[in-house]
Amino acid sequence: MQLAPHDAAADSHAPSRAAHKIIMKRMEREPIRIEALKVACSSCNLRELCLPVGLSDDDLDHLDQLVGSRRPVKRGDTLFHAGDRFESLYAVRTGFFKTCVSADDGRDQVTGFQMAGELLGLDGISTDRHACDAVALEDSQVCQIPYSQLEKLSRESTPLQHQFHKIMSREIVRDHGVMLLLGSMRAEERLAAFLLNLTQRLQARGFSASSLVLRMTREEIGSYLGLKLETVSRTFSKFQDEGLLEVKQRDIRVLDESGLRRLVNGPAC
Amino acid sequence: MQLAPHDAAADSHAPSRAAHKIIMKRMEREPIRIEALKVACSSCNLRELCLPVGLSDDDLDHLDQLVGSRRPVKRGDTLFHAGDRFESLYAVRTGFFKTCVSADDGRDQVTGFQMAGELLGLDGISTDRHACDAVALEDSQVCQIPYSQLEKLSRESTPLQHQFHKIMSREIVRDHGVMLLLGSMRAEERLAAFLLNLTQRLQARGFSASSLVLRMTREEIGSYLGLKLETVSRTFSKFQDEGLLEVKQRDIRVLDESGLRRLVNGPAC
DNA sequence: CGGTAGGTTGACCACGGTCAAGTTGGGTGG
DNA sequence: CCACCCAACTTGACCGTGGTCAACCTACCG
Repeated sequence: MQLAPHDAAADSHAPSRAAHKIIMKRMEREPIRIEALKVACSSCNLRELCLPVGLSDDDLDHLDQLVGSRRPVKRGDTLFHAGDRFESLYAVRTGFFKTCVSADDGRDQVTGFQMAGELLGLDGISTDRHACDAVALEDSQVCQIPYSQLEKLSRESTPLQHQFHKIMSREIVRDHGVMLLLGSMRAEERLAAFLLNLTQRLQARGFSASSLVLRMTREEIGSYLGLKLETVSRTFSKFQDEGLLEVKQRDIRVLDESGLRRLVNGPAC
Repeated sequence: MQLAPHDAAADSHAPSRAAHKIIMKRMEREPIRIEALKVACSSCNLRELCLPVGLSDDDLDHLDQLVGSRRPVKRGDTLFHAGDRFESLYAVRTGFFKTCVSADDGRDQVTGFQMAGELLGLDGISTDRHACDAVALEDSQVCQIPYSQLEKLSRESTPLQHQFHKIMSREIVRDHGVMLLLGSMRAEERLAAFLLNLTQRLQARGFSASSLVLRMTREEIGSYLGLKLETVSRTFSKFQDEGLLEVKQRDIRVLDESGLRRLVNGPAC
């Protein structure tokens, strides 16, 4: 199932930064009452990507009742910090996040980038404390899902339980894919795999498969991919020289998707 | 909580390879009827590490009913392959496993090593197919847990549901730690972190914190750590030269644990 | 219009990969 | 029981990818 390409709520990737800024300015001028931000899961355009997948109308109503109001998170703001008490999961409604863990000595590692319909906070369940930071990379909105209530509801709704388990399992599978990337791919393959993953996810949300705006810095990409920012930058330039991409700072146009794909699936062939 | 150090069932790490062989020979001479292999969760020495954590006696009985008999898996045998239909989770009862994912071009990556009390197969939930191979690194036994029944029971038992979610979440947190390792640590730090993690887990199972037998090859360690086997071997030798370890093939004795710890938490200090 | 964060590019170098030769030790068959 | 075999491991020499350091550029913001 694919979402309508120009749904307003999920459109945050499409407009230029300038347009985006205008929208945000408008929101500041005309503050909306929190209650107005509440959008029912049942009418959410992300319901086919998010927690509600497979739920009956009845269950959906129950889910609606426990999902709190949409909460805005400004670009650069932290949704939760490592060590914070874990109480809720968050579904990204609009915008873009990164999660990162840090070692004792300060080094840190971006563990993922989350876009609309993806869940944040699953790491907190294990110890009742969040194990990573979640930071908004653009002005965003999240739906807060109190965890204890989700557990309760998923005892009553088999499809919800099942979907929730699937989402956790999918995160595990994704992580294993990242390990494969970090453990055995070279710089070019990593960046190609990263771009293909991003475009594929954007496409699933109704956006173009060939043009995207990176919401993260070269350093954040590098951290995620286990590379230094200079290497990321150089590799972008290389891809551009080879005609695979057009790179203008954070605006990327994919010119040769199959070329990227060839890079990932064995540079020997 | 710590398990008794010399419980027979969990003792597979302690005996030398020779002793282990003798035990295995004996098992072959005197085959035990499958039914006899069934060990109730309620009387399992791993119940404080495994799925039963926090369960009431009543819930434990229910869990006992759904957990199938112990199933032996020979060293080198595969418990499940990537692509196999997912039906059950498996709890390692004795022995040692690795899980690995493989890319289209054949490269593969060890994503984890599992010992007694740890769960295998969580990756299968997301797509109803296993996403990795699970291979026994020594003669092992697993408890088979039919997933649909586990879901059912965890709708009826809040503590079971909670514990199951914690286990999945813990796997996610672990994976993020591995990403940190793969993304930002150098060879020595990786190996030191790996050894500390192993000894810590063995210790939680009642074994010595300072001497261990590696059940995996240098190549498997390398795959897990994103290094080549030669680098693993060289780094072991280096640690030995520096007096951190005593290395005799797969027998490792940790001589300076805090030295290892210092390596991991910032080599600068 | 200047300041600053983010991005690009170059020169150099080191960590770890590659290739190759040699060693060790457990398992097998005569 | 010993000899042989092979997989696993070790070590050395060399090399390449990507890290480091530094200078410079670009876009955005106050």
